[in-house]
Amino acid sequence: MSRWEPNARERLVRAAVESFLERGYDEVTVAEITERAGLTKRTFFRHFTDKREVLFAGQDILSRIFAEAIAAAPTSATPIEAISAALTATETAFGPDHREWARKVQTVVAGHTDLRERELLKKAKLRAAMADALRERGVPDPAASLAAEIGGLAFTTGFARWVAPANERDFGEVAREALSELVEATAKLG
Amino acid sequence: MSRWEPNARERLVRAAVESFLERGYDEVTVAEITERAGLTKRTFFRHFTDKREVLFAGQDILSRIFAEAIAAAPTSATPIEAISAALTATETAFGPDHREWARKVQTVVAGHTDLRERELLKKAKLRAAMADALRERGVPDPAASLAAEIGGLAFTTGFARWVAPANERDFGEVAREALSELVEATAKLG
DNA sequence: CCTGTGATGACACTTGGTGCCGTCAAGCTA
DNA sequence: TAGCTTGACGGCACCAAGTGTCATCACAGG
Repeated sequence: MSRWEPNARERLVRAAVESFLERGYDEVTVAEITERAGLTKRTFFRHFTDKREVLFAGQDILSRIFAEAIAAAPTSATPIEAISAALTATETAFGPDHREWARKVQTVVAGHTDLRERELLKKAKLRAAMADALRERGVPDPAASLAAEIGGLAFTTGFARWVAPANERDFGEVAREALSELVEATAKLG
Repeated sequence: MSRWEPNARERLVRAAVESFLERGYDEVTVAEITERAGLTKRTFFRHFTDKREVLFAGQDILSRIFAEAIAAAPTSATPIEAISAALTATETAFGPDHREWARKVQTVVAGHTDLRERELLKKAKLRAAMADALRERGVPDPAASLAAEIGGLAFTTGFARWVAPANERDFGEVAREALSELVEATAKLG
């Protein structure tokens, strides 16, 4: 038998989100989270650099998925088509079974400026990864940055629709929908 | 004669930036900043909610300038034209005499993730203000969000060029230049 | 059986940030 | 002149985030 219960990281995440939902983000101390998870404060900060970071665990792999999907798109694909393919590729991370959990996390994040700030950092990394991947395909600036910005907006909009209370549609579907709406809107700007 | 030296807030900002440049952001404590400014820690947190916030003092009025300039644009102006006018309107806040100071601040901010995170929050507020002002003009979503996103990118690019070491051109000029480059790039995305 | 390794506990410590109260110049009013 | 209020700051105690450091002990490999 193991000296400690397994899945310490996952236990911390669950304990944190449940505590945050019950009593609010800044009413919960790290010590209380770790107590709930049967661990200590020091262990929490071995798994997460921050108190906030516990709510964004695994978010970093999204950048990798996006970058790989953009790189894997056919050479003939336009920047927008490459981004559309990348949005499709993230369906693995946004399966229907994850939606309820995503709603919980989103509820906590939406309620606190500190957390929305961290969310912005994650999205900025996502956009940077997309822009890098596009430049790797030979898309010049500022087109690469612009496409990444539009992709980020499509991602954000799609995610919002995906976690919306009544929604049952897949993430890829609503995200691609948001993307094509944005592409159409580019005609009405000038 | 006054009981205390005037301009406490400004003294704090100057003391902070100079200290950060000399020894790095996280090697400097708030107590050291306030000591340098001849004040106390408590007073620092009366003027700034955060240690980071001291580097972004006055940034919030930018949102107001943008919103007012967009609202003041002629009814016939397209979203992009309204944003171009807003970029021009910020020249007051980005005069040539502020450039050297902006370079110092930018040097500090660029070197620390915590500070770039706060910068992202400020830019997000800017984009939100722009999108709101555009919607107020009757621009529907997602065109308003998209235009705000492009405006934010133009602002960021323009600012980067404005503070670039060799640059001597005005902020409005380089920002409008960045904006028109982005508008041209929209044609190459589809 | 021995030894290294990796994950955790335990504890002290620094620092950001807040609550609360005291102090005193300036300004207003009578 | 006297009295009162207001605003800005000092001082102090306190909490919680985050870090450095060492000890502990199951487990894997030889």
